[in-house]
Amino acid sequence: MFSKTTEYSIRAIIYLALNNNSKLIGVSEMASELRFPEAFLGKVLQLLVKKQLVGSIKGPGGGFYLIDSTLNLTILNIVDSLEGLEFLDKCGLGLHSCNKNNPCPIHDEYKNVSINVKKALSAKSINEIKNEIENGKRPQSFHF
Amino acid sequence: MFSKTTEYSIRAIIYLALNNNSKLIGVSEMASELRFPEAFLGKVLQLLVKKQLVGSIKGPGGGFYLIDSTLNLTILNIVDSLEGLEFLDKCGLGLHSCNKNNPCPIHDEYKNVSINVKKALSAKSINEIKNEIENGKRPQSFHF
DNA sequence: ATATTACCGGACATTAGTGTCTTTTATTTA
DNA sequence: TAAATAAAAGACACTAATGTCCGGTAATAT
Ligand code: FES
Ligand code: FES
Repeated sequence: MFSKTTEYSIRAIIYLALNNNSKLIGVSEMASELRFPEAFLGKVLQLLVKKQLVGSIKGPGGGFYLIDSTLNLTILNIVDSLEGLEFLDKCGLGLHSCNKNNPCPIHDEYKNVSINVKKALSAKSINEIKNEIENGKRPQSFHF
Repeated sequence: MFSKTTEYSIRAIIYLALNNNSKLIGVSEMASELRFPEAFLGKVLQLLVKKQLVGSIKGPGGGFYLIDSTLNLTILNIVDSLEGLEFLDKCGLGLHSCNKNNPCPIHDEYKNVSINVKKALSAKSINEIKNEIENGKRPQSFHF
């Protein structure tokens, strides 16, 4: 569904949300916890810093932390920030444009797909996800 | 949603279904009608012949035609034949496996997405799609 | 028979995404 | 101030998908 960059981003942000207790998290720690390739995760985190979703501090004891406002975002917001939401309005069969005046054979049914994706990705904020995990409603180990 | 190979395949099959009146269709005709890169469409059609979804005849006046039984297939069947249906059971956040014992944060809502995709792709057979277009319920021009 | 047509098959080119490596920069600690 | 640490930045490598090209093969038509 998503590119590796977006996928790693979402899961890294959730990881940071779960470990937001004053201490910073380094790339190597995150990479080994999440089983992501370390150097690539480094690049991804750089991007998240540039997008202001995550903060970073250099030097000894440095690392990454979650920007407070990111806790209020949904996964949909994060995807939007990273690769945009155009994919939600694309035709399921790859036509140049998806619109009801020129509907492809699956247009009618496909609308529900887009709507459901949007719903699934915007149902909860990062903070709500964090709480679900901390309250044991969802396993901590979801990141493997 | 799909690879170009699968996308071109589906639309080529529908094109052949609409032009199944005894005369064969050449790659160049299809490519210019559907606005696909000709050489690549050639490769795709080769694959469809190998998968027995389409037939071909060489030489002057030769070209491609739809195998009768393909008319009874749904788009889901075609996708299955080309790239398999594993993508329907993948975790929306890219976890190694999607199952309810280790549900990721969007697992519950994401199930509906898979179900709807499956529904959208299996709602009609190629023959029913052909009829919809021929009866004007759906524009002929959907293939652009 | 021979030339023409059109699909087949294999090799090659291009691109975007993924992933790696090395150097630089900022910060802390000794 | 010097050494150590960790992120930033840029260059490079690998891969799979997409796309192109060309010689080979089968069928037709003259
Ligand atoms: S035109 Fe294809 S999904 Fe709308
Ligand atoms: S575990 Fe992620 S969608 Fe099921």
